[in-house]
Amino acid sequence: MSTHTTAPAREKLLEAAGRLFYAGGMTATGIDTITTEAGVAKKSLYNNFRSKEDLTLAYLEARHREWLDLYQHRLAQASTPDQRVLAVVDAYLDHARLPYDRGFRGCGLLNAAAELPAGSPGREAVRRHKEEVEALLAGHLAEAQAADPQGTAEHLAFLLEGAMSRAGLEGSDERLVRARQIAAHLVCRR
Amino acid sequence: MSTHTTAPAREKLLEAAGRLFYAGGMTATGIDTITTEAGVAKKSLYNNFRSKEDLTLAYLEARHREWLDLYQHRLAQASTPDQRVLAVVDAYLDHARLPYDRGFRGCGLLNAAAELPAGSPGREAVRRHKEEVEALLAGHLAEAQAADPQGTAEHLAFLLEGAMSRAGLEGSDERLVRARQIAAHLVCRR
DNA sequence: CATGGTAGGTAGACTGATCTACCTACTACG
DNA sequence: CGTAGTAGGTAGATCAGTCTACCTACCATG
Repeated sequence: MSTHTTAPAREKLLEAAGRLFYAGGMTATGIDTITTEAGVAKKSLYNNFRSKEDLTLAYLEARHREWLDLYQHRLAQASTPDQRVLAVVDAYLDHARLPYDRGFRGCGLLNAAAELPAGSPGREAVRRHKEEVEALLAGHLAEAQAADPQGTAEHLAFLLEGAMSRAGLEGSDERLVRARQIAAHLVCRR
Repeated sequence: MSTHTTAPAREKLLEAAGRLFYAGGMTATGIDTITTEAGVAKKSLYNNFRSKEDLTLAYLEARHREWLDLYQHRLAQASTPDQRVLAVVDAYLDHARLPYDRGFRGCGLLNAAAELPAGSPGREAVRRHKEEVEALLAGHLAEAQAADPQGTAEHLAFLLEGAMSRAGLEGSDERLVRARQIAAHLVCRR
C-alpha cells in the first residue's frame, strides 16, 4: 500500500508556502511561485484550499502547531515548575534556531499579522496564539507559587515577544539568549 | 503668497502613503491608490520619488521622525532621570493613541519590517531605530545611576516592544499601560 | 475477474484585474 | 521659458482564480 490516500499535494503546498511566506511575506508571494516551488499543479492548490486566503490561514495554523510542538518537547524535559516556565522561553530559542531559506526573520505569526487588516480572521488567530502562550506561562508560574502569576506571565510574554522581534531584525538568536537570562532572573529570585 | 514653493505634492504623497501603508501594508497598497488618495498626479509621485521602494524608505524615515517628535515632547516635560526613562514609554503610549484610519495596529516600523526581505535597506533602518530607542533608555538609566544601565535598557526595550506588538494585535493601548506600570516598578525600586 | 465510477493528481491556457513605471499633452506661475 | 503641477494613457508583467483535457489508483459490484 504505497497509496497516498489523502493528498500529498496539500502537504507539499503547505511546506512550500511555509518557506516562501516566511521568507518573502504572504502578499508578495504569488500563487504560481507556490505551486511551482511545491512541484504541484495549480488545480491542486484549489482542490485543497478554497483561496489564497484559505492557504494563509492554514499557514498560520501550521506555525501555531509548530511552536506548540517545540514547546511540548521542551516541557517533557522540564522537571520543576521553574524549568517549565523556561521551557516556553526555550521554545522561542528553538524557533529562532530552525533553518530558514533566507535567514531567521522573527516570529512568523507576528510577521503575518503585520500584513493582515485589523479584525481579520488571521490576525485574530495570531492574537489568540499569543494569549495562549501567556496563559501557559501563567499556569507554570502559579504552579511555582509565584507571587503574581498573571502579572509576571504578562511581563515575561512582553519580554519574549520583544526579544523575538529584535532577534528577527538582527537575524540572530542573541537577543533571545539575553531574554532567557532576564527571565531566569525574574523567575528564580521572585 | 499661496505659493507651494517646494512640492506640496510630496507632502500629500507622504501623508497618504503614511495612512495607507500603515492600515493595509506596503505591498498590498498600489501606486494608483496612493496617488488617488493624495489627490495628486501619478507623474508627481515619480517626480518626487525614484520608485515605490524609495517612497517606502521615505515612509520609514517619516515614522522614525514622528516617534522622535513624540519622545522629545515627553522629554521636555520630564524633570528627573526616572521621568526621562518613562518619557520613552510614554512616547509609545502617545503613538498608540494617535488617530488611525482603521485602528491602531502596532509599531508601523516593525510592521513594515515584516514585509521587507532580510538585509534590505528598509529593514536595516528599522533595526537602527530600535537600537536608538534602547540607547536613549540606557542614557537615561545611566543618568539615574542605575546598577546596570545597558542590561536594564535592553530589558525595558524588550518589554516595550512586546507590549507594543500585543497592543497592536488587540487594537488597544491597554497592554502598553501595563508595560508602563512594570517599567515604573523596574526603574524606581531597582 | 472485469468494468466503471470516483477522487485527486498533472499541465497549462485563459480571463479580467491590477501592478509598477514611463509617457504625452496641457496648465499655472514666477 | 522653465519648473512642477494636472489628467490619464500605455507597456508589459503579474496577480488570483477558473477551466479543459488527460492520467492514474482505488474500490465496489455484476
